[in-house]
Amino acid sequence: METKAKRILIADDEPDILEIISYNLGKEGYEVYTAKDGNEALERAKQLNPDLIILDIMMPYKTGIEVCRILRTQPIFEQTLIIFLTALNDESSHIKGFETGADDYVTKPISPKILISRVNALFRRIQKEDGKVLKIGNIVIDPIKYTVVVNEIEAILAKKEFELLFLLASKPGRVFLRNEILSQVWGTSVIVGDRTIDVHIRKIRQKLGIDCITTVKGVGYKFDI
Amino acid sequence: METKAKRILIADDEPDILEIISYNLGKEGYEVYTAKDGNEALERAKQLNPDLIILDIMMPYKTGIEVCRILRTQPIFEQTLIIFLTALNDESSHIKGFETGADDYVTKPISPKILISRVNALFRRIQKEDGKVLKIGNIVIDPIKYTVVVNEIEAILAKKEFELLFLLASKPGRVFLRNEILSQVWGTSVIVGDRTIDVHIRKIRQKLGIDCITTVKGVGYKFDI
DNA sequence: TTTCCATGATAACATTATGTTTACACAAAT
DNA sequence: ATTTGTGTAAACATAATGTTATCATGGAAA
Repeated sequence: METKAKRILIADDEPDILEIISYNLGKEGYEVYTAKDGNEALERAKQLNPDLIILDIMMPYKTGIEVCRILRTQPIFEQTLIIFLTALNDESSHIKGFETGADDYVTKPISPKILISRVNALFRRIQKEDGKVLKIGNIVIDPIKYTVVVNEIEAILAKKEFELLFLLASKPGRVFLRNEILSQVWGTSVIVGDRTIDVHIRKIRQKLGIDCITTVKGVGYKFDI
Repeated sequence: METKAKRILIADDEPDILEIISYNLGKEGYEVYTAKDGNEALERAKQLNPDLIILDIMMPYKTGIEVCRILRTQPIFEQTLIIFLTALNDESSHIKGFETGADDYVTKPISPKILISRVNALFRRIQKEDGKVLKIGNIVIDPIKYTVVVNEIEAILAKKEFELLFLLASKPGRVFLRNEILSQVWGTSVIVGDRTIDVHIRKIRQKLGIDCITTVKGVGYKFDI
């Protein structure tokens, strides 16, 4: 369960800024790509499908706000993080930016330290699902130690069982379709029989001893207290 | 489709700022509460369990950063949104803030417009998931959790029942012809008898316990409170 | 009032989805 | 090399759901 390096696309028409930001974010372990205007930003975004896009607002061909608006209409970019770079005191831009669906903005002149903090903070929020211990009711699921504790008693789950439980528990109450479960736990390229999920569910229920997984017939399974 | 008002706690030692922010966020439809120092912020946070906490960094007794750090150690506040208010150009505070787990910060002097934008942006990000929940009167229909809650009591519907109810409830008051219902819920290729819809309607009425589906004789059914 | 018709109600029936068990291949641990 | 644990498949059992047939009911039109 390792985290892949996050991919960041930066679009700005000033080569200096591109270089400074690239350098600093690269040093932080991010995979950094650049674009020098609005059109290129769109192109590269589609190619790369980055985790975060940093857009200067004032760019040739298309402004950052236009780029953002176009991206947000596409489902693939609905969740993509977007940060705007904007001149200080340009309040109307800030507001337009947020309305367009930006996640944050950073004012120029840019301080690398602040930018990095912001970027990290955004990712931290998104990533909360990975890497963090889940506590639901009297169940504690620790994806790092790979343990499940129910009422102070540790249950030992096999890998697939754990992954399945973790998936369900990551969004308690939410129903996961069998397809979703397959693609998240087994991956898209693997083909397994229909009963496989059930069998794992059964084993989890058995090992945990309590009934925390609800069947929604014809739909899927959900984790519930 | 009303969402419950989000609860915001603001902590700052300057009464003027409290008032300005309270007024503006209140106007936006948020439920606003205030605290005038770090200790009070902690107390009120525990009482209120707000959706968002806005913390001034410089406060008597405990700084915003300390408050944030304390809150973040508690599971209940793990997901709570936190915004820091900070003096302009105090870079080190920004950084500490994000490291402590802040979700955003806003620099003083505060522009109400910007603050509101930020607040809205944060909530937008969080809410993306519950966006599809239908709330009509005292009925909550959640297609993600696949639950129907009537007067705080959960009714368990089967798949077809749920889909049928969801269809009707998606446009309360509008009459759906039997044909429409068939094609939306059963699909165009399936052929079922005439009584099938009635039977499902009946089951829904029975399970929900209240009469929220009206028959329009000779036409179809509609969802009504 | 009577007739007609759409729908309500019920139970029997058909169909699926899931639960359960066993067996087996394979990997990991001893 | 042997044992143990894990993941998958197959076969079957069970329970939940969906559908139909049938009859009852109640309101509107004649």
